[in-house]
Amino acid sequence: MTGHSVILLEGNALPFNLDRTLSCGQVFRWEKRGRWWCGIIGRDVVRVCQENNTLIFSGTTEEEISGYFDLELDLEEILAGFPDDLILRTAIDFAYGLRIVRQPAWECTASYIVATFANIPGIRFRIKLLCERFGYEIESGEYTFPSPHTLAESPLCDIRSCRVGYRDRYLCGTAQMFSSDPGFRDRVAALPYKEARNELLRLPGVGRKVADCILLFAFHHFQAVPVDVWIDRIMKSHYLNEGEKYSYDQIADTARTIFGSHAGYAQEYLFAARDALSKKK
DNA sequence: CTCCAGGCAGCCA
DNA sequence: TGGCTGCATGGA
Repeated sequence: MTGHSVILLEGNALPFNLDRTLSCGQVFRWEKRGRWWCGIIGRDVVRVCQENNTLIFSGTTEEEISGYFDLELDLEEILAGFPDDLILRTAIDFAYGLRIVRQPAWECTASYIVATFANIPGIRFRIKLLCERFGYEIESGEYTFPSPHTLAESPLCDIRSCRVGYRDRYLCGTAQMFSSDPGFRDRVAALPYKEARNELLRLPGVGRKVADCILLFAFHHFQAVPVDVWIDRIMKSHYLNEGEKYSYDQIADTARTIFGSHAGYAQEYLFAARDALSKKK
């Protein structure tokens, strides 16, 4: 065993809650084994655990941990800047310290293409199969996320063998876009929200919701508000007229109007607390 | 067995 | 632009 390193959480790194951050459904590959979270950042097999205001980790550098979990971000200021409404306050209390991690753009894009029209356990299952089938085995049982090139060159039937169903051609098509245009990621990263969104919408399998997930989780455009069935339900029942019809943009715009320029962060807290907030029967 | 899920593309008006 | 529909699949 190589040694472990320690990060003392202080200043902007507070608040931080590792459990809430990794279990809220924004990432699909992390696994909790005992008190350790095990995951892969790039080509590093990383293990992390939190003891109060101490983060203990192995397999990578403090810089990578800090960057991945966005520990420089002044989260306290963002949370304090939200309006004082009961619903959002309930969600923040529930998931206090949840941070939106900096996902690699390609992994995030491919993951959320797989995530459409599926539930989280099913998404994790399929992504695991994809990594085992197309990733590179760094250690025993630990695989990298498949490269765009690998998926772009793979027959659809091989991709489908990972149980992704009709999404096979979306995965392959978007992989071809990333693979054939290495500058795509950096160009999108340099664009403002609307323009970046329009670029992402050109990718097969990427619609409004998936684009907003990529913009929020990979590019940290905090005005992006992904509206899935849960957010749709929560916004209608608590902030709009339940039973009425609203478009995707109406829901997202309502969230931006109420929660402000960091509405995407508010969205993620509402999503994390969806069980308590969505009164489904 | 039935219903549901971090939606999308393709179609039609 | 907006509304409708089919869709692969595993989980609950």
